[in-house]
Amino acid sequence: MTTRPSLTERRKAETEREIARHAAALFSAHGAAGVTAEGIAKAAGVSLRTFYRYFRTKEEAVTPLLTGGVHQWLADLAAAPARLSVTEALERAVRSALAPEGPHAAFQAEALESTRGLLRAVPGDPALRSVWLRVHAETEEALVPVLERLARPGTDPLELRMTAAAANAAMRIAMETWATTQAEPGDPERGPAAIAVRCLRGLTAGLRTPRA
Amino acid sequence: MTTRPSLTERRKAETEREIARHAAALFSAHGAAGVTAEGIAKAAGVSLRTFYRYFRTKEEAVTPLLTGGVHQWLADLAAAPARLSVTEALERAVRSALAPEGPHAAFQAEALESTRGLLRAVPGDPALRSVWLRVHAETEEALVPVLERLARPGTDPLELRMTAAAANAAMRIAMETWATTQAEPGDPERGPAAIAVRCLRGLTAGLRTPRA
DNA sequence: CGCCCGTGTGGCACAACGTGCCATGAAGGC
DNA sequence: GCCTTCATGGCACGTTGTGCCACACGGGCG
Repeated sequence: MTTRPSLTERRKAETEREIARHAAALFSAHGAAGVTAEGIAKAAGVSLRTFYRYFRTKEEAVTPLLTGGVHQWLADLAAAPARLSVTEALERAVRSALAPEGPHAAFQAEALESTRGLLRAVPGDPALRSVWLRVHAETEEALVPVLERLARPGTDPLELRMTAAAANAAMRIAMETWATTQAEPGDPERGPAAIAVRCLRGLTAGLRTPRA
Repeated sequence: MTTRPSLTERRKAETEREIARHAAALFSAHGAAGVTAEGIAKAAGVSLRTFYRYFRTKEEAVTPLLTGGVHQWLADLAAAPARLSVTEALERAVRSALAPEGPHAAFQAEALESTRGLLRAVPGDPALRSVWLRVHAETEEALVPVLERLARPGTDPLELRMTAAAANAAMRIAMETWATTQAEPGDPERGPAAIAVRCLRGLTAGLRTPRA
């Protein structure tokens, strides 16, 4: 029922994925500083000029890999029933978007592993860290209208922004720790969804004042 | 009592401030993309080569302006008495570091206004936004050991990281909204300290589940 | 006081980044 | 089969950031 994409558009989407894949592989192997834009272009089979038509900078080339999981999370959250509380809706969206047996398993199996390899290189690479932070800054802005629907009417806009920032940080830190911990594929407690839920709950627990 | 800095070291610190000042003024006026590194160097009275000895990239030149208030906040938080709860210590540190009549008024009057002008340019400038985010990412890391002292022993490291992220986001969003709202110098409710406290309280309020 | 060593600085050359401009060739509509 | 549209490639150019070397100035020592 979706209008079938034109042949040209399919090729464009294909080359974009191709560039992103090779960029992620090269960055993971040699770091962003050790890879030239021309190197990525050559690996992807396009000219240098074409590379810069798809991505504004060479570091931006990996954003499709980085945004994949987060965009799914945003979509699931936007589709949550309005009767849920904010914290409950956040937990459900996290489970739905990151669970390996969830409805979005297609994305998982394909790109999640290369995303993981990329995230392992993020902490030590200033350029990659910059894109990673930019992606989450945009996610934080996109979260505000989504959370507004779930919050009680008339909520202070500043409170809304803070909730968005906190929820976004939970997603970010969960993915970071998931990427940098051992694999253990059989352990569901080490999966991204479980870690994200722990982050969300640690958020409310850490701010509860123990001694009044 | 502190060993007086050598003559050369004072000059180095002076030129660093000089570069940062001119960089902030030029970036605020023309945006980061509209200013060349050579332009900043010329304005500061140094050669282009020397400029890059002080800052790795041209955008980094404004970090001293951006980190000023945040570093004060970290120091005040590290000096908080251990008997305080986390939320209470955060509020006190925010008031102490950002209050216009606080003990750090020297920094306030001097650099706070140029920092404010810089922050107004941050949202629309990708390059400036990138440094702003990097500064707060480093602050978030630095917050973890500081908060560990205030939290109850044996706290989950993940919960600690989440608390650091939330507190850091409060500081960041408070400074952003303070910079982008009207001046109203006589109104204490619009001051950076008051906004930061609202952010911290909005954080706990937004995560409290209203309907159990 | 005069010498010397360490170091901050400037100039130069260079690889890489990112963009504007134009020519080419293939996709899609008539 | 023709023509418009547009993705691509090649080229030139200003800018970024770095390595290398020469110079000058501050600071210590005989």
